[in-house]
Amino acid sequence: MPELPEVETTRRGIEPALLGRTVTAVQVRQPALRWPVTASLASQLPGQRLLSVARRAKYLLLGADEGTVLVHLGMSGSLRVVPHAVPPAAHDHLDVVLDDGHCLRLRDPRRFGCVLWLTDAPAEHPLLASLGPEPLSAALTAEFLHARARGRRAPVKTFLMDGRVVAGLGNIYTSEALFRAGIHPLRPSSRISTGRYRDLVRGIRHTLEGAIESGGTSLRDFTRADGTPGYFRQRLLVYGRAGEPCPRCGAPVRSRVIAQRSTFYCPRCQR
DNA sequence: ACTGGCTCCTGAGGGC
DNA sequence: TGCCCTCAGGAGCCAG
Repeated sequence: MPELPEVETTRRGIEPALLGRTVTAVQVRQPALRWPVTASLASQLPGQRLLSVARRAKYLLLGADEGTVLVHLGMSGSLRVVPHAVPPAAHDHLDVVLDDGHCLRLRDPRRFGCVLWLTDAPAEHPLLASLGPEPLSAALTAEFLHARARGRRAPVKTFLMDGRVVAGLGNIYTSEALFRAGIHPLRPSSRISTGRYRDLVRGIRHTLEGAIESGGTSLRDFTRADGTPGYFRQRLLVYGRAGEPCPRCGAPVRSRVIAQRSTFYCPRCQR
């Protein structure tokens, strides 16, 4: 599932193929994504140049002359640049056709993703307006988290996955970051000191940066029709490892569902 | 202001 | 070998 590192890896992969290109057509084969792909995308985007490829949380923002394409990959989405002549496979829902014979192709079997055409300032769009700071930016500090946690009784796991607190920290990397910081996922967020939040901010950064780094190594596959960047399970310390020994102390890693999400942690190392 | 539950969809994986 | 069933999962949305 595309978490923030995978989205950033995607952004870096598609950016060079898109920048400066003019869109010649948008072909929508399946408009029923999380929200319907509106006809305005196919009617307005062609003829415009692509000027930027940015990311906010797990959203990708393709900046064009007179609007922005907002893309979310949901949990099964992927974007690749392929020659437009390559026939679409199952679940290839949409092509943004470019003037060099390639296209940006969206595949999303579960259709939890979205493709929206925005003509106003993206930052003011409801999906983006109330997002918290980027986890890799300087705006995410221990003091910020400590202040936001004030009065909140929810588990820190739930707190971290609230996009209004931190933008785009998904289920997998939340477990990983809490493990690195030695914080139990069920601990109420208001009962964590600024010092421990400092460990957590460090854990978040190390986890995400490491994942982006390893994602970068498979980047060369991005313009190939069959290129599917692997999933980096071998880099995960606790996620998906219930019953396996904790990499730090050897105690069995435990899993449990917190707020409808499977969560992995070491009951000995995390308090 | 928070919090927890529901929802969309389909592939994967377990059981038999 | 193959079929059927269950369920995970991002995150917006809503009710309490």
